[in-house]
Amino acid sequence: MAELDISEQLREAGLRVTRQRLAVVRVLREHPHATADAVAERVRALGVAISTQAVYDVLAALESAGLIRRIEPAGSPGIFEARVHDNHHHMVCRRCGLIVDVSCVVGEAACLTPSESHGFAVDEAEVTFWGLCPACQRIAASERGEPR
Amino acid sequence: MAELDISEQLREAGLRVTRQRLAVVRVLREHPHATADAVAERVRALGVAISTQAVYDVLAALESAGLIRRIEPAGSPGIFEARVHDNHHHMVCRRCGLIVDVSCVVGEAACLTPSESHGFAVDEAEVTFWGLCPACQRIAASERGEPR
DNA sequence: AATCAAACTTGATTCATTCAAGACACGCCG
DNA sequence: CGGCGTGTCTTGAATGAATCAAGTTTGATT
Repeated sequence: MAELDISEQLREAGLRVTRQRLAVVRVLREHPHATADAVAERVRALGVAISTQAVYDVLAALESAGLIRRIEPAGSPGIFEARVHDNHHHMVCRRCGLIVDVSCVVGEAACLTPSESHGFAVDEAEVTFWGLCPACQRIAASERGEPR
Repeated sequence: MAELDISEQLREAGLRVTRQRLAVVRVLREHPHATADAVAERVRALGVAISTQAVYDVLAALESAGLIRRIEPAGSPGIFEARVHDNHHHMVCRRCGLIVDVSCVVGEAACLTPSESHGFAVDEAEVTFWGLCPACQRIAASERGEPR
């Protein structure tokens, strides 16, 4: 059912339905933030053969069809997610790289408006919050105060 | 004078003053958004010999001393800037990669506050505006409507 | 069932960055 | 003011992510 759903979405986007594409979308729905490499591994774990190149091709096709989104926090390889068209943002842990979604920031509309536009036609405002996840906060704390 | 200034800043940060470091800082003050590669070229154009590795070493040292900042818009290599400690944001052209600074977004304080924190200790909110610069808007327009 | 472009495979290549080991030089101390 | 030691730089090789290129397979249309 979810699978039929995916086939339809692919066709509606003018994309052929292939085993590889079905598997990639499936993987991304189950694992909300995956690198190209992680996608490849998980697709293969589902029993679907796929080349590295095809992973990139499929991800690019899905992205330009608007079925997935690519983000790329500084210092990280590209990361793909199936949650799309809701302009959510991300919080990234500086230590372990964990990424979690943030529905939206407080003053949402304001964030789409730079104070000076310099003539740019802005179509997206991307917000990334940097910090430490709960687990890494504990590790950092014990590396400072508690180790005695 | 600007040079003396730089030497002092390096020493205050506990860094030795070398020709390479002086030149890198100088280049970054003159060219506000440069890749490691561009920095290397311009340092050499000043008549200062520097290896690729040293460029990365120097940039990393300056960054952790807080004298420069590294940003990395998705799809772009790392970019370094000397404007620091004023938490400004960036506007990036999707076509040509041009980056311009944006002093701050409208509802500034709000942008440091994700709606759900998930236990994260957030220390920075990074905002990137994506769009088309004036020149690329013109090109895009002529690629659509006007070319007949 | 035949067709053909779209999608995939294999294999090589690029670019940015990092690792490793040794040579050099900044700045301190005598 | 010259030697010393560590921090900095050089050379050379290696990595990881992504892309390019050319040929083969396959989905969907007729």
